[in-house]
Amino acid sequence: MSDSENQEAGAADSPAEGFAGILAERREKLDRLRAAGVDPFPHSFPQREEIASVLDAHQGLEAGAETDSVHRIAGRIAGRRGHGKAAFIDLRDATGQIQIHAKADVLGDQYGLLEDLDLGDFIGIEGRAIVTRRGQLSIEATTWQVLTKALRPPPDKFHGLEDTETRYRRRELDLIANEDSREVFRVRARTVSEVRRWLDDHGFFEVETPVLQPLYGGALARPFVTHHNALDRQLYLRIATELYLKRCVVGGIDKVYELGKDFRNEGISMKHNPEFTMLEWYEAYADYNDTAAGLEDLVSGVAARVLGKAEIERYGQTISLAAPWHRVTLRDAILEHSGIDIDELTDRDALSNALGNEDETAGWGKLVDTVFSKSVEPKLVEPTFILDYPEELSPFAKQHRDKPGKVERWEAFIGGVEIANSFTELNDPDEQRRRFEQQAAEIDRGDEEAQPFDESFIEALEQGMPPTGGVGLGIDRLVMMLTGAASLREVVLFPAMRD
RNA sequence: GCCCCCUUAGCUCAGUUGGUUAGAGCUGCAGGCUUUUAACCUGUGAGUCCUGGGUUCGAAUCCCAGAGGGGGCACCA
Repeated sequence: MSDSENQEAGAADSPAEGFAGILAERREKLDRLRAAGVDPFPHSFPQREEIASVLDAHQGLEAGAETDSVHRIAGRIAGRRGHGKAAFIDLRDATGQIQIHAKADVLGDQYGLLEDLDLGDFIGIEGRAIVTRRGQLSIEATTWQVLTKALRPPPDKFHGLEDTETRYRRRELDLIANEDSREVFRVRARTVSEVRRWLDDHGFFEVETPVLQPLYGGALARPFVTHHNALDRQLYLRIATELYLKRCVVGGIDKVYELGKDFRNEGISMKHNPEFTMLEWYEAYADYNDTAAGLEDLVSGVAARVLGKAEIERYGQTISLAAPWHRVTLRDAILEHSGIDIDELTDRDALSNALGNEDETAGWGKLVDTVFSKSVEPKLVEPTFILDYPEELSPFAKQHRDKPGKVERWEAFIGGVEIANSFTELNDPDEQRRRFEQQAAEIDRGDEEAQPFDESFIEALEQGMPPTGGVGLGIDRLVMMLTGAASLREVVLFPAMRD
């Protein structure tokens, strides 16, 4: 990846070769601009119009039409076609792309400036809107200026940038070269914005809780560990916002949410990045039935606003996101897809035998989770809530009101991917203490993902938390669904990579 | 952590059974062209064939090891 730029002082007659030569050419043009009194990095370009608004203003004009409408626009040179004493330039800003027609007889002395421009440079231009005889809306430049000289070349103008590694490591090149990629991140931005709008419209209160935590909690995962020098103590990057948000509910913030990064020290895959964006919201006086209705409404509503319709395409099929989604209990889902009844096989060894499992350390809950992940999850393409999980996998969920050993919890799946998780929250402090003790036993048995005991959280529950429903929604995964992306890396600007 | 696949010019890609000096298009450079849009035409430059070993008279090509990337397994949201 290292392009060492070897400059030979004053060696104008022995040009550098290869990529170094390309860089040297650009620097020579930079020098020529400066020698001609041009500032290649001016401070601003005021009163410019966005290209999209120029395009909108002149839709439907006939080929050959001319207007008196003068526009001032700026952008990056995306393409260039020279014709001797005239040239066409494709200029692009964040809103769109438009053609510039530059003619020597109109620009006069300024026409020569074209010589020192390259693909990738930023320029500002002013001129009137015309339509070429091929019907292409264009700006006939009357004046222009360099706004930034690009010292490195852009990727291939036609093929774009295909190399996956470069696309992720140098996302700026991907964004320059690939419209599809730009669109993915526009959808992501709109999604986040519409999710916030939904929460705000429903009266939720946005908060920010600590990322650096003395004790991690709220999920079963391995944390990143760091150190605070002044306090000389170990801190963890949060794996969830759950426990702090519940303390907000205890404090009287009945409807609360946080949208931000969580960090989990686990493997990287098409569905996992070590840092990822999570939304958690909590609503007092609600249970997991209410939160399920909330998620259906949020996801279908956000999709309708972002995509214009509450449906997505995936695996060659159209998937409706409209409510109501399928609702199946975990037990029924596993029974249907694997023939195993977890309500019958309540003994760890019996279930292990039925599954042909060889992992001696896996407990009953773990086995249930494994068979579910393998035989059920990939089949949950249409939006589906899986309901009522075993207690041992859910240390913060309240016992089911009429199913012993189960908790009131659902996970929501779309396209075979889990996008959200929710419980009727456990608010009995003594029961919470018992669950922590259960988790402590798991830690002693060597489970690195078990939940550490959090005394201050117990104290908060002792203060009294009203009945509450809570949801965690994976924003990256939601964006995957809305964009059709096959991999999480396609919707994360700078995914985790090796050094 | 384990298994499989990939890595050739700045970009996108060819490269035959192991055979001379590794090619094309775009980009770059020089020139031509006042309505093109992957503009076109002429000329031209550009390589650590991922890295390090090995086999061979000879390696981009075969073998071994490593790196990076992709996919799968395992784990997780």
